[in-house]
Amino acid sequence: MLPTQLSENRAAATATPQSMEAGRQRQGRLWSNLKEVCDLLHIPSAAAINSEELLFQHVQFKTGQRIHTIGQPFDTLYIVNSGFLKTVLIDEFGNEQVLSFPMKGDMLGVDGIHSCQYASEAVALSDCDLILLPFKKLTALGRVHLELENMMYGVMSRELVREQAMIGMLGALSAEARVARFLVSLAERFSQMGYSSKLFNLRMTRHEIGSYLGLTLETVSRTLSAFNEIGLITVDQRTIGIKDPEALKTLRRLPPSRSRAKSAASRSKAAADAAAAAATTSTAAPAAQPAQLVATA
Amino acid sequence: MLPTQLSENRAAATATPQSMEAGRQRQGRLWSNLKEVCDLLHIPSAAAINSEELLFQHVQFKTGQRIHTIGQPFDTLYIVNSGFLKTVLIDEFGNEQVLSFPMKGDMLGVDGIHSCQYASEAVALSDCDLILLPFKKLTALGRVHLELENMMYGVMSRELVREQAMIGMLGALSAEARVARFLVSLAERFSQMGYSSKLFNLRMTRHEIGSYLGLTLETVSRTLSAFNEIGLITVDQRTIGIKDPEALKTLRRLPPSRSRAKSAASRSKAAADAAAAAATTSTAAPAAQPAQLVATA
DNA sequence: CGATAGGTTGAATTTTTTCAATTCCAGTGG
DNA sequence: CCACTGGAATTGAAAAAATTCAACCTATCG
Repeated sequence: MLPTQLSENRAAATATPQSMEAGRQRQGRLWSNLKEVCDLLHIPSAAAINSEELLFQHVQFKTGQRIHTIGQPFDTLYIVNSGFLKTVLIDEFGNEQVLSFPMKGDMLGVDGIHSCQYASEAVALSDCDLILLPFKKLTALGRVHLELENMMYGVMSRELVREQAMIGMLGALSAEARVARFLVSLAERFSQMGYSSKLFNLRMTRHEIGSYLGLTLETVSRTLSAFNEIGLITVDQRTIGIKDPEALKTLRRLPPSRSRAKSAASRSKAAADAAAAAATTSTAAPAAQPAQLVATA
Repeated sequence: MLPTQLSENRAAATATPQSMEAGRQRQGRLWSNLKEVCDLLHIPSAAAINSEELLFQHVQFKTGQRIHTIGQPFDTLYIVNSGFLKTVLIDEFGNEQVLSFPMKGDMLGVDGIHSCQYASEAVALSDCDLILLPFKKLTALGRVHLELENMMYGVMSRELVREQAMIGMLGALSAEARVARFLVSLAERFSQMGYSSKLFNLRMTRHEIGSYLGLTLETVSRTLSAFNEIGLITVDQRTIGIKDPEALKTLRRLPPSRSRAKSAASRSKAAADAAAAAATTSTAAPAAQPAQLVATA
C-alpha cells in the first residue's frame, strides 16, 4: 500500500498505524495503558499517571458484528480505537433508528449506566478495534486518579452536548441543511483523525444516513445529487469530495430547482445562489481545486 | 385553596407542599441535605449518610427569569425542586430551539461540564425553586459518599437516554405521533409528581411545544384539535384532559380527515379508526369518563 | 377597556415521502 | 475470466405531510 491512496478509510478498517501505536501485544491481544486511553479521548492526562500496571484490554470486531444489544446487562464501556460503527434504537416493529456513527475516540455504552442495561445497540460498520473499560473498575480508578474522573464526566457531558446539537438539527433544519451539516461534521471528524477532510468514503448506506438525519434514503440521495450539481461536493457512490465546505456549513436551503434545471452552464450561478441562500459571508469557493489526498499518520 | 382544584399545577408554581418538606429555613433561604437531594432524584440514598452538616442551598426564580445562559462559565448544577422550566439552544439568527421542559426531580446544567460553559439556556416557565449543587463540591463529595457518585453517573446517563429517545422520536415519527407522545410523557411526569395524569395545564406555548417537537405552532394546534375531535383528549387553551391514554401511546397516524369531517356523530367511529391505525391492541376508551381531579400531595 | 400575546382555523404552497423503474457495483460461482 | 445476482443508489412522477400566510378569535394584563 502506498502512503497516499484514495481508499484511505479502508486502511482504518483493518490494521491502522494508530492501533499499532496505542497498544502492546500481550497474551495474543492488545492492551492500552491509562495515558493512551486519555490521549484517545483528548483528555490532558496530567503526566502523573505511572501505570504500566493499569492496562485495558482491546477487542476486535468484524464488520457487521454487534458490540452490545438493547437490554443486555451493562458492565463495560467501550472506546473506539479504530474502525466505524453505528448505534441504533429498535422500534416496536423492528425498524432501526440510527443514533450515532461512533469512530475513533468515541465512547460507547454510556446509555447503559442508568438502568444497568444498554439502551441502544452498537454494530460495527467496518472491522473495529475497541478498548474495554469495565465500568466498576473505572469508577474505582476515578477516585484515585482525579483526571480519570474528570474524563468520565467530561466525556458524558460531551456526549450530551452532541445529542443536544442533534436534536436542534432535527428540530429546526431542512433536509438539505441536515445533509450539509452531516457532511461537514464527517469532514471535521476525519480531519481530527488525521485523514483528509476533502475526500473520504462514507461507511454507511443512504438508508442509514437517512435514518440518522430523519429523512428517507431517496431524499438523501437526491440532496447529494443536488449538491453535486451545484458544485458543493462531488459524489461517486460512497466517495464524497468536499468542494465548498464554507457553503455547506452555512447552507439553509437550496435555490429553487428551476435555477438549477435551466442549463448546465449556469453552474457557478447556482453555486452563488446557494451561498446567498445560506446567508453566509463566506466567498464562494474558487471552483474545483485538486482534492487533497490522504495524510497517513 | 381547596385540596382538590383544577389549577393544580399553579400550586406547584408557588409554595408547594414539597418545597416545604424538602428544605429548612435558615438565613432566610431554604437548604436541603443529601438525603433530600437523593430522594428528589429517585436515588436510593442508602441511609448511611449522616449529613445535617452537608446542606445544599435553594434559590428561587420568578417566571421568565434565566437560570443560566449559553457560554456562561459553568460551576454549578441545579435540581428542580418545584416549578417548570425550558432549556433552549439559540441559533445564529437568535431563534430558540427548545430542548427540554425540566420539572421536579430533573437536573439542569449537565451540558456545561464538558467545556466549562453552559451549552444551553434555562428559563423558568413558572416560579421555581432550585437546589444548587456546586459541581466541584459535588464530585469531591462523590468520592466519599459512593451513592452520590453513582447518582451523578446515573442521572447523566438517564439524561442521555432521554435525549436518545427524543432523537428517535424526531427522526421517525409523524407530527401526530410526536404530539401524542408528548402528551403521554407529560401525563406520566405529572403522575410521578403526584398530580393528575388525566387533567393538567400546559406550562408552555404552542410555539414552544412546536419547537420542542420540530413542528410549527399551527401544526401543534391543529393536531390537538384533531385529537379533541376524535375524543382522544379534551383541549381548552392550556388545559388538557387525557381521555384515551392507550390510543395516544400507540398512535402512529390519524385516519384520513374525511372520516373526521363527515359528521360529528361519527365520533366513536373515528376514535376506533385512530386506535386501529395505531396498530394497538388496546381497546378504545369507553367514551368520556368524568375527568379525575387533582390529588394534592 | 383597549392593547397584545397566544391560539385557532382555512387555503395555498412547499417540502418530503412514497412508489416505481432503472442502473450500478461487488461478490460468487461456473 | 465473465456472466449472474442481489443489495445499494439514482431518478422521476404522484401523493401526502407539513409549513406558510392570513384572518380572526379570546384571554390577560396594564
